[in-house]
Amino acid sequence: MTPTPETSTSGAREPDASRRSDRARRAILSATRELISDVGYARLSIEGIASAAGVGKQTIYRWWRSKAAVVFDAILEANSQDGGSVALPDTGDLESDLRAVLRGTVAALTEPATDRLQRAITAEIQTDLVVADELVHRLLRPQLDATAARITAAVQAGQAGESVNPQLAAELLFGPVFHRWLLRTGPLDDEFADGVLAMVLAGLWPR
Amino acid sequence: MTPTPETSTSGAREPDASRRSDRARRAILSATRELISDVGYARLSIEGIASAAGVGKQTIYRWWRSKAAVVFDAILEANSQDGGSVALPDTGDLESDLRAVLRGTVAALTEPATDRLQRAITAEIQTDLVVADELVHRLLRPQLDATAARITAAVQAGQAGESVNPQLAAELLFGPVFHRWLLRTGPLDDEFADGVLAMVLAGLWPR
Amino acid sequence: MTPTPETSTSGAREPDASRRSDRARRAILSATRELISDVGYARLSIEGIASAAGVGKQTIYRWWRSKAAVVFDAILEANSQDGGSVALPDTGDLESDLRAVLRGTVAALTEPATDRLQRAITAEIQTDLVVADELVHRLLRPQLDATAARITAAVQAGQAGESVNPQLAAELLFGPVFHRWLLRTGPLDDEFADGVLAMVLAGLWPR
Amino acid sequence: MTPTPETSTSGAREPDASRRSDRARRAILSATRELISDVGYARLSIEGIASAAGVGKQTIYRWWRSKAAVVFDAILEANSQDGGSVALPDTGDLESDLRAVLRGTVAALTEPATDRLQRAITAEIQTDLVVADELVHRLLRPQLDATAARITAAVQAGQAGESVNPQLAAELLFGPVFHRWLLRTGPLDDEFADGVLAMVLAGLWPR
DNA sequence: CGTTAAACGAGACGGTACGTCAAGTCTTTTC
DNA sequence: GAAAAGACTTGACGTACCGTCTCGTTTAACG
Repeated sequence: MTPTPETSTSGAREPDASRRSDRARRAILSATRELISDVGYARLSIEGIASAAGVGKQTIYRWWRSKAAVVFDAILEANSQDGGSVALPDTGDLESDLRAVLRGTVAALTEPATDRLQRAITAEIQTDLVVADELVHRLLRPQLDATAARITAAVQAGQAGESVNPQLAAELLFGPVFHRWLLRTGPLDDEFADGVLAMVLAGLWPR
Repeated sequence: MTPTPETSTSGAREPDASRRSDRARRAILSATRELISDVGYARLSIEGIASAAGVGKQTIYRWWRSKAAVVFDAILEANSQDGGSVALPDTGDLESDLRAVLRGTVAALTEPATDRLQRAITAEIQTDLVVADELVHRLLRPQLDATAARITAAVQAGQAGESVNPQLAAELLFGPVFHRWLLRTGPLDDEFADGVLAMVLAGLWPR
Repeated sequence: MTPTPETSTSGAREPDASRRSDRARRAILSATRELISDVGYARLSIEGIASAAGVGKQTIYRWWRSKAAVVFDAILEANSQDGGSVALPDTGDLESDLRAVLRGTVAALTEPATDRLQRAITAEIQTDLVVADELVHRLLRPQLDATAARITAAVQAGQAGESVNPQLAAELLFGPVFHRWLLRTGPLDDEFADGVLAMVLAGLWPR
Repeated sequence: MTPTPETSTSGAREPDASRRSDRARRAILSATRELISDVGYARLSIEGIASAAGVGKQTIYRWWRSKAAVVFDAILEANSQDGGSVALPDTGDLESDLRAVLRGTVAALTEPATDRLQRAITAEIQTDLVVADELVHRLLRPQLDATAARITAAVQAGQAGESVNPQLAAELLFGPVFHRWLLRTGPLDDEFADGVLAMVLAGLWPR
């Protein structure tokens, strides 16, 4: 999100990142998180962030392209505080490993603060393709890839059919959870996660 | 969406639906569809709709609670023009029936106009729970239910395991497609749809 | 204000006065008086009058050209309830007769309800020349003429110089009172009225 | 009209006058004058002023409380361009000095542009007491005081009776002129002004 | 005295303007 | 030279009324 000189292709002058005030950066991101929890994303405004962070509006516009970009960085920072690693454990038991990730995802999405942030960013990337791309590459793909990697390991261990497409399987796991969460078509709980997992695992041994 | 007097429980005065101008209603919905295609949802404004439809703003506010509600009705009307039925065909061949729906969904989401409308409404229901509810009950649930019904029929015909949860299976079909479409994690095409279908069908016969 | 068929020169259909609902007319005028006292003229609306009077908007528009016209009729009706006569008494003592009128005017303008109505109509006739004309001929001129007539009588009785212009004298009496009232340049009380009167009377005997 | 920080007693944030754009201020006031002449006060709108002045509405609302306040400042500025001084000349001849002011007033009120502006502000101060006060203290009182001062000088020069109330006399001069102008009860011309003056002068020597 | 046309209440309609909020840009002052 | 402060233009918000236009429903003159 933070523009780095080497990737800049526009003619516009880039701010000098070395002079950037870390105090301001942190104040902005944490004010953003706080405000999103308080008033929700729809009523979140750049002006509100600036005044809550004790920062000039220009300072925000100088370093981020859009409200979505700020929110995205706010999320990223929150995630990386939790560790930030995406690698799945490999206990040797595929089912329990996958159950852990899936239940973890359900837990995260169920937690109000995360719920709000994720919904906010999900809504926003419908409009802002730059942030959308960032999100996919920095958060979604790594997660899917990690899951696919675990499944690949299982295939190699002979715990799944060789014709299985691990990437596809990963999407079959997360897709339904995401669908139910975002569209609220039903209760999102461990039972549902386990149901999805069971059915996907059944599909890993093709007839 | 359209308020019906008999269901009104609030103290607020409801407009008299019997006096409603159909000319205005149609102009608003079709202007909405047009504008969303032209400028996208983010830059869609009530004011814009009103002026494009040759209608007073109040006429929109009189009949819809929010921009999202207008867009939702615009979608509904567009859908119902296409037939509006959600029942799946039952040719006896579960796989080809499901393939038809899934490929149809992919085709619809791939078509630019539908894509925009659906993204718009998806983003908006993150904020507007009333419309969210409406959407679930009027569009999503029926579609999932129809698919589940087809699967139930297959179970009864002995084409799938008896322990299968048809609702869950339906979500396993649509979830990944929706996930890939909304988050753009990969190409959305028939090949993907077929891959999802194959894996889900494999899961319909539990080990 | 009320259109009479014989003066109608326009091609537009005139409403049939003989069918006019007196109930509605009275409700409108009294609602108007009430509302003007409550919310003032600026926030008085035709819609407000209609709903307070339990009357359709069209019924107002059918019989009056403008908000000002309604207010004017409301004032007229209020005035005529008080007697409506404008003739001054002639006790033979010019000074005390004039003092009575002038103090009466001060008293009326000081009374809150009258104050509001008069200010309202005064403000409105700056814009609405038709009502302005009506006001002058139905209220102001009669009052000035009556006063001038009393002064003329005094001249004939040898109580004032023959070269005196009675009309002008009348305006010298009311002008300053009106000026002070409307512009609030100072306290409006009997002392002021008496001061004006004294100076004007002094002028009635030219040097 | 222009808020000065040191007089601010309200809790509301005052804009920082030192940052005020003079360009915008002038554009607003001159657009206001132009529009009032063109379309009259009744059809003058803040929105119209803003667009004619090439200014955001907010910039008007930031510096003025109401349409009347803008109009008032527009008048003030126009007046001060003409010199702005209110002191009367003292040629030693009271009658000719007063005739000059009174005829000047008549001339101003007869001039269409001034007529409109004055009627506008007169109508508006019936509603807006803050502007009313401002008008009285900044325009009306100074004018009356200046006239009264000239009369006081005449008294001291032995040209008028000692018991004369100069303030009252000033109101006797302007009151009738204002009355006739505002209510249009008769022609407003030099003849009328001279008549008023003659009668008032006659009253300056009490019987 | 029943018919019937008009006035009536209600209120939806296309509009204009309101006063507010926030967006993103620009300028000035401070650190 | 970045940052704070905040005024600027722009544009949309949701609301209030305008004056016009149907709707059914009284109601009162006349045939």
